[in-house]
Amino acid sequence: MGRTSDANERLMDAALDLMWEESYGAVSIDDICKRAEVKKGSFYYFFASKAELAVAALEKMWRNDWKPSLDARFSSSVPPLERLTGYLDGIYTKHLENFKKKGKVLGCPVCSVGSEISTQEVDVNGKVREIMSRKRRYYESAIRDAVAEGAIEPCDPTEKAMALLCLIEGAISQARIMNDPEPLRNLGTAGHDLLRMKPGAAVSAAAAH
Amino acid sequence: MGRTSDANERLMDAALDLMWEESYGAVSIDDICKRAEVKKGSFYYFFASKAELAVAALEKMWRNDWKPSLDARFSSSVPPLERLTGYLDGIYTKHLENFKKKGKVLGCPVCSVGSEISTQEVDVNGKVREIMSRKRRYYESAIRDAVAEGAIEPCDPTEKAMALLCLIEGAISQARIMNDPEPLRNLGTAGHDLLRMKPGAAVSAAAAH
DNA sequence: CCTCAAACTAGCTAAACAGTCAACTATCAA
DNA sequence: TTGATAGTTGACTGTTTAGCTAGTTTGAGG
Repeated sequence: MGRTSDANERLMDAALDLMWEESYGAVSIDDICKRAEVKKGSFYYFFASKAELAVAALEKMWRNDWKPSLDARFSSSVPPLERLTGYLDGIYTKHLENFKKKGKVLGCPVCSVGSEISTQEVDVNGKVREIMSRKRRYYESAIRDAVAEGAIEPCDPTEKAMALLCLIEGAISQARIMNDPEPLRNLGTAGHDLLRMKPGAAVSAAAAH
Repeated sequence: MGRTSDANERLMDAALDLMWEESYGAVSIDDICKRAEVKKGSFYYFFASKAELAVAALEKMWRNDWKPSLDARFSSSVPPLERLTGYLDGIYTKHLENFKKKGKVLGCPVCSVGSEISTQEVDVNGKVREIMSRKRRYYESAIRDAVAEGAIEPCDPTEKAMALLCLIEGAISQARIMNDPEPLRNLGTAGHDLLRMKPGAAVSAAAAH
């Protein structure tokens, strides 16, 4: 009953795009409405605030983009080390493509926004933490499996996954700051070292120039 | 001749503090003026814009805080590996102290602001890149010395320094997002792995619980 | 103890901004 | 067909913001 609409979807997409291209604080509700071709009255019909929209937009991105992609990359049918190296190389190629296409490295919207608003927007921060820890769990289980297989030196998978997350997000952040995918090129080898892969273990494609 | 003033210094300090506690975008010129106890007219007497103030504030921080601290930590009188492990452990203890004192992990103002404004404020971005690359050069020369000494496996010091920077800044960023110094606790061991220190090489203090 | 340039101030403007609302409209389901 | 309902709209409020300026105060150097 009543009329239907995808204005809320358009608002989430517009918000995510703008916050990614610029930043959370630099984007006004008016900007988002203009991009989504939605009047401000309608915005407030669907969302109570920019923060609430941001939370919804991040969750939508996780559900529609990140989760499917991670499920594929970290499928248990793939050997654990290949999951990790393939993922690391994928980060570089993805950002390199986007850079060639748009001339810009935009980094990771979750981390950029997360770092920006961490002391201010409690709800957005909560969603950011949630997404980061979901992502970390993929790394963790791959590391656990790799240790069990004896492909990498024994370690605490939780701690290793945290360290790997830091390395990855740090590299993506530097790539954004420098507007250059270069810091991502050697993520494969850096991950190799960090994880203490055993000699003879899979080496990432990007590492071989 | 004419009267003297430290209002510009107060403005730089206030701007850096506020941008660190909150973010670049969340802080208005009025906020900065209030904190610095300076009227807005005076602000525009010294600076043309918030961006110009931010550039000056970042450079001041480098000159007064970071450079002296890095010069001490990375003094050539200290063995190269100790420079690095001491530095990594120092990051954790510093943030842990601040956390106990203020209840907050604020991360690295240069990176947070840098990631936030990278696509918008060209001049601020330039200063951020400059400071990051100065910092990286300290890592690089320590790594180069360590390789020369045979304390770590041979590598390209430039690339390694970049990877180390990514790991460090990534960990600091995660600590800010989580408001928890935990991701920094194992920076020592993670750095150890990343740098492929040779067996028997100095192990950081924090790594030993 | 002047002088004058550096530093400061109050108060203004115009734009951008978040947030509200009553009236309107399309659509579904009965 | 129609009534209930979900969605839309533009016009409005008050606030915050950046940026400016004309005039005032201060203090170092002569």
